[in-house]
Amino acid sequence: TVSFMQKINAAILNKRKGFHLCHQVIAAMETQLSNGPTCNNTSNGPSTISNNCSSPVESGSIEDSKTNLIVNYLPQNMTQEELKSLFGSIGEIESCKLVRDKITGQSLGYGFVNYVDPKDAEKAINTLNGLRLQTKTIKVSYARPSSASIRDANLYVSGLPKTMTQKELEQLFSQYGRIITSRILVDQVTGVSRGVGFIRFDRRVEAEEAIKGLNCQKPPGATEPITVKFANNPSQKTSQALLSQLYQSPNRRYPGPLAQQAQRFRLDNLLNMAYGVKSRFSPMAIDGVTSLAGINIPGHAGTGWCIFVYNLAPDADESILWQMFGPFGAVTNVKVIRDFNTNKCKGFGFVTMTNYDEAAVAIASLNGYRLGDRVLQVSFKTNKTHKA
DNA sequence: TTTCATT
Repeated sequence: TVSFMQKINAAILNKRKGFHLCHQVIAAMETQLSNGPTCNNTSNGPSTISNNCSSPVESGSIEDSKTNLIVNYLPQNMTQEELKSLFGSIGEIESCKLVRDKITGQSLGYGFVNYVDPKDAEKAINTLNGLRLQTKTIKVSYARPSSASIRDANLYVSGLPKTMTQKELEQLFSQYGRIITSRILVDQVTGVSRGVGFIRFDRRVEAEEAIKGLNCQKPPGATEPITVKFANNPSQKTSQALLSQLYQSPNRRYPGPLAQQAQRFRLDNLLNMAYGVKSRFSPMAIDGVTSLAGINIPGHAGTGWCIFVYNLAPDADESILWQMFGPFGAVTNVKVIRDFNTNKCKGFGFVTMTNYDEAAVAIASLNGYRLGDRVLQVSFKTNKTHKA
């Protein structure tokens, strides 16, 4: 099934649809804020259910780092700085690395965050695992020690009985080693298994043994044998897609009326020269023109769109701002303003978002939102330094 | 029929 956030992002991209899906954003958010981030994926941390009891290697051994985290399922456009900003809101970070394709430089959708204090690492797992950012639900877990032996341990499994559950799939494969992730692909409409799945083992040798033991074998009770092989590497697909894009006719990349595109392009260039604005524009294009005559653009701070959030509770923290605004689009930074002495929130904070469209939807949706017993006021930050 | 991109 299509998630709420996928619908929302589709709405954001399709400007003709306006803001009528905002209530769905709120509905999705209500669930998240009331339940807190939840994500019960098979973990590579100590909580995995898939350990082989007879395995000589205990999970969560003493040499495992208690400060280094792996973060998976990050939005494609999220930068290392944004990753640092998000996880830095929990505690002091020793180092932070977004993994990128060596050739294209594109994010591979995961990264590592190493905290100074193990308690902050634990807190990050508890508060940020399962956080929704744009169309993604991020996964936060302890990183395994870096090693060549854990690479290329991902298996593609096909021909599975349609009735087989993820748990049964794990049971079948767990005899060969420690499972890091498992998934069964389902039909988007019916939700029925497509008979295809993935198993990521802790180590490549375990994956090799599973291929030897299970490829072309019938699972218990099955009528047909399954196929087990190493999965394709997704980064290869990205490179191929990028290469094929180079050969596409340029005008195929820009749907819609040509005149409209050209006009927007000119406006973008003007704004880019004046303010370093890079993103796609729609309603603000008009304001952008007037701003060239010296009129302030509300909320625009050079690196993104700054949003003012008022009426936060004294115990509000950065994570609540990430949870509220993250689903609407690219958030580069959040800040809760605190009293210097008490360290309590002074009732307001700021959120920076990269794209105007996404910021506008977030504001339209969250202004007037009831958080606990308070009604929030959300707007573009205004420049009040020049008041008479 | 290759995922919600695990060094």
